[in-house]
Amino acid sequence: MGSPVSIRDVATRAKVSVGTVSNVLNRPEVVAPATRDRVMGAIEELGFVRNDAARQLRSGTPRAIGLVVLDVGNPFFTDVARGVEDTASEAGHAVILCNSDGSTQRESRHVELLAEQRVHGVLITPVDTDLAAVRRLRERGMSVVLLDHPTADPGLCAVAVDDRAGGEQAVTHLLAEGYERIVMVNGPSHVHQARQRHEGAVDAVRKSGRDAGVLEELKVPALNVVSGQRAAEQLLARSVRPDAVFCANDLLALGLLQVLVRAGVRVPEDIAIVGYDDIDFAAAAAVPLTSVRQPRQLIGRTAAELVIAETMTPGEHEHQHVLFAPELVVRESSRRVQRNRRRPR
Amino acid sequence: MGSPVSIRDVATRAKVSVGTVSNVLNRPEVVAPATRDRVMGAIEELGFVRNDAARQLRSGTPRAIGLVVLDVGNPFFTDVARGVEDTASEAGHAVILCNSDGSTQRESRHVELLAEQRVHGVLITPVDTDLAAVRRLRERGMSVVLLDHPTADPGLCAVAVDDRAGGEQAVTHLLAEGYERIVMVNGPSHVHQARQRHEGAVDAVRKSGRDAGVLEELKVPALNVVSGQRAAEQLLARSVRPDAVFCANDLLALGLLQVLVRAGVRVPEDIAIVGYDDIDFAAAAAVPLTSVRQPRQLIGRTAAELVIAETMTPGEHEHQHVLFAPELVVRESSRRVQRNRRRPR
DNA sequence: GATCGGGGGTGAAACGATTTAACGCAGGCC
DNA sequence: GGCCTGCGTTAAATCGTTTCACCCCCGATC
Repeated sequence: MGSPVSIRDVATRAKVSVGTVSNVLNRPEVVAPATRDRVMGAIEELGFVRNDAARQLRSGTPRAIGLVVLDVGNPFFTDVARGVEDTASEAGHAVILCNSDGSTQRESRHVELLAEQRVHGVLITPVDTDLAAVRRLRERGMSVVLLDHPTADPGLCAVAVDDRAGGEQAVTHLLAEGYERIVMVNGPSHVHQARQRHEGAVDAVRKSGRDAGVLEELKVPALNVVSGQRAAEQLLARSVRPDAVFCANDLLALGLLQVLVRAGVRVPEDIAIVGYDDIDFAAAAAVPLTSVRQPRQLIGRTAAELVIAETMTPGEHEHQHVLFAPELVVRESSRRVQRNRRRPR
Repeated sequence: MGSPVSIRDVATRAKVSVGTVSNVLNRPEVVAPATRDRVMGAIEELGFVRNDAARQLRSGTPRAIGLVVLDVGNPFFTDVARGVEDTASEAGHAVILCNSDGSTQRESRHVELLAEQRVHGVLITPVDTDLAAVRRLRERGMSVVLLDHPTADPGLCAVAVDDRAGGEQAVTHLLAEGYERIVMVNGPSHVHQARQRHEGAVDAVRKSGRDAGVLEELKVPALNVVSGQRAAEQLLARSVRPDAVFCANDLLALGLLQVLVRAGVRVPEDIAIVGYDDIDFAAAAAVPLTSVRQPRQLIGRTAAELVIAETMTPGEHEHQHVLFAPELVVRESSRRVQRNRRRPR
């Protein structure tokens, strides 16, 4: 039933030694065409499939890489995963997907599993900034690429996007459009992306020469739709509402947008909105959302390439910290439109 | 440094034989507490990690399952994947994620890879209805569970949702709410889900005793947001517009909703909308979307359980075809409301 | 004509775990 | 005392590849 046909069976069938079969598989050029064909024929007839476990055991070179993400449900990570999967599969590698769901416990279980699988390397968005999991991986001798997480550690690669620049772009844009009472709806500050984006926003205000008071930070517990909705309710309850809101990610922005629109607030006439991530749904919102785009798939591809390269040339590999630039995509949710007949400015 | 510490190193360190170390690892109860502690200590000190390749080679039982999906970007599959990952990781299995992206070529490459990895089993949403890839897998002796794909083949497990019932629920609901010019925006008929959902819709009309003319099918090339937007434009151009639209999935519905809302059409007063899948964004839309919910995560969990069970008890396993019932989630986009309801604009 | 060289193969030794038969030993039974 | 039993441990076989040292044969070279 199983696949009980081994390289040895192929060998006897083709009347050659196992070594020759192995050569046909791995270095076809060294074996005479006639025997090569004979072996290939035998492989075909017997339906032989290499056993990767045995291969890996002997050769020591694994053919899989691990990917540990914070939340498979988040379109951001999904797109990153797609990029990883693409290049890995081009290189003939399998991708082992792990979802830490923000839990260090799950994360460490997954890391353990990956270590046992002796994967080529691990791409990980760590749950904690202390990088305990990452350290464990490196102790076990596997190369690690940090995804979307900053580090000063020169001992590992990292691929991220300049969140500070993104925050700055977003707020600079809002200021340029003439908005002057900006609220940034932000995640908890232990999330480094949230911190960075806020710092960028503050930078933008400073560079514009305005008073720091034009920007206010409203913290919410999580970067999801529900938090966005809650934030909107809070803002609606205020006597003085902001004229623009910058959300730390698109999920927040979508939640916010929904509640505002349903409360009769006009976007962007009454309140402008800018999101972050530019997930596909941002463009499909009731009011197409201005957002800061991150090259998600590229992040994944780059990270996969790095980890594959590192294990191809061990020793001489130079760890890199790649930082992509975000790009502001302006859509209707933040365009200054005529309030009455003329542009207020 | 690699992880050059093997079970043998542990053995010498703990002054026992390798067999004993193996016993500590796999059947701790048969070894005397004293030696057990000694061995555990050695493992700890040396930082030993089992080599799964060697394990699998000898024992023949792999610790990974394969998951082949049509599109990692689609929230539907993402949620299924989460379910799979959850139960797999509980059972100590790794999940190898493969994205066929609707291409048979990619699919077969992935299948080949999974075969070489000797995975426990494969959960797959096949690209083609001819199931060539599936056949190849089974020839290689691995168990297969079809995800969201119907089959009469008693030789394999399948987990799906009753699409016909879902289509029927959606349209029955619309009819009950009093809508009488319904358009179903549907995908190409070679997509079996599209076909089934439409059949269900037709059933609903028939059972209600109405004229078949109350339901019209409008086909679009793909089940995505852009197609939904196109469909909306077509409907807007008509002299006689429908009073309700049933979309074959939520992506279509979101695209449609966006264009309608922006054209000043009131939802549901002028046109009601029902989607399918109940992805998280459905509830967060400008007008919360009525949708047919599929137990996505449960699908994943169930499929993973089946494939694990099958390889636990080979031979006596009974292949199952699990069919879940969808559930209509009614939200504002399809509720019959008084026309004079306050609607700020 | 002996030597060299090299293409084409062979065969056995790893790789690192699991598994199993065998073994030593202590105690209990006859 | 001989014998069986059970327990804890050991040593060796095994899984399917890859790799590497070596062999054989034949034509070219000096």
